[in-house]
Amino acid sequence: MRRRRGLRGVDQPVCGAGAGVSEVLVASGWGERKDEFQRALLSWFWRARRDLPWRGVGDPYATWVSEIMLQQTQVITVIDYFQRWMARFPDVQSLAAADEEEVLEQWSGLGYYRRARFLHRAAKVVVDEHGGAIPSTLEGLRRLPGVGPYTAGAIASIAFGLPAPIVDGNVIRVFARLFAIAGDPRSTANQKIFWELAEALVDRNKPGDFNEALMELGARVCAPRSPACLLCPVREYCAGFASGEPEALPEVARRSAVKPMRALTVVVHRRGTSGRDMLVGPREAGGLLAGMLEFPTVEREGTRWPELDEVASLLGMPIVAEEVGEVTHIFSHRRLQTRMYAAEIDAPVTVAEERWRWVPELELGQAAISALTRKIYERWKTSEPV
DNA sequence: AACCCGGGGTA
DNA sequence: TACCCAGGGTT
Repeated sequence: MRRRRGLRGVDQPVCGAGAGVSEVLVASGWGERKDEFQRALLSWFWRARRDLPWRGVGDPYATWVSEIMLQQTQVITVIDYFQRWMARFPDVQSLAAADEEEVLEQWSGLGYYRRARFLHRAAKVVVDEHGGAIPSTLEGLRRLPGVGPYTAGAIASIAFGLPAPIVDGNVIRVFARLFAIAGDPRSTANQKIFWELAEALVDRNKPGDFNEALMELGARVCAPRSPACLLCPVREYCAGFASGEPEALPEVARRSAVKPMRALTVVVHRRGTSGRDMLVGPREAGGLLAGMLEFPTVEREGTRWPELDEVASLLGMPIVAEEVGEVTHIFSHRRLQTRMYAAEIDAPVTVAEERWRWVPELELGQAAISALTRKIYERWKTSEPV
């Protein structure tokens, strides 16, 4: 391991496996400074916070929706989705009453579609078993599908004013720097420390604001790279700032650069003369992008594209199609290489498999499709003769 | 407690 | 390409 000058937590970790949070706070000289820290952070937050559409709404449902959308997804991406969602499903009853496909339509493009299904299922639970009232305790929230330790704490503190701790990626980074917490932040021992710190530090009077402030600080000041320490309201408490190398923490493990390849052959069918219909169907349950609508596709692991006649037999009909290009789509854990064909179908046509159906091209943008299918569609469109 | 899962955006 | 993103579920 590379050594870093002056960073206690790295060469001789103050914190790490075995140390409890009280030792951490005492070793950092924090015992009596907690109140000052809270005030400094909160007054910064009240001055500098962003005006986000889910803030200050005073509706636990809105808080819940925003927290689910924000899981592993950046604020800037969520804003528009949140507003459209709240317009279409303004309360838990309307969400519970919706079809899953409508729910996925609203989620289309956000990714991690399992979140939408959990949220939908949980809405039914809230309506059926809680009379439409979102649970107001940590334990009650935790029982809802899709609500883990972070989300339960966020809803409890933000929507219900309970002094619940939260730990997300931002909090991990902020705490790792504030207290010079060395080692893999995901390790069990360090996770325990992060949660205990969050519990110990959360402002009992303004828990929601405090938690949001911690995350806002992580997102806008205590950034992963090039943290803006000179703008930081709590830099005088920060071991990372004192060390001169705040970026050295947290110690993130490098992920493998090798992404498994998957080869897809997709045939974009358009049905013809009266209106323009596109043939789509849901992806198989359980796999990648499960249930999301796609164009007829055959895919497999590796780099060899399935042949066109495999797609033809999948559809149970002969395909006359011309190749129109390739699309590469990269997930964080996988690479998809797509070879694309275009087929014009003269009605009437019978599609053997029931899972395929025609949808008007104009409705495709609103359908429950993934960003991958959206990308394929866009590429297909630009290859069309006008 | 370890492990798996998984979409998208960006520097 | 690497890394990050207001994580959760399963075993």
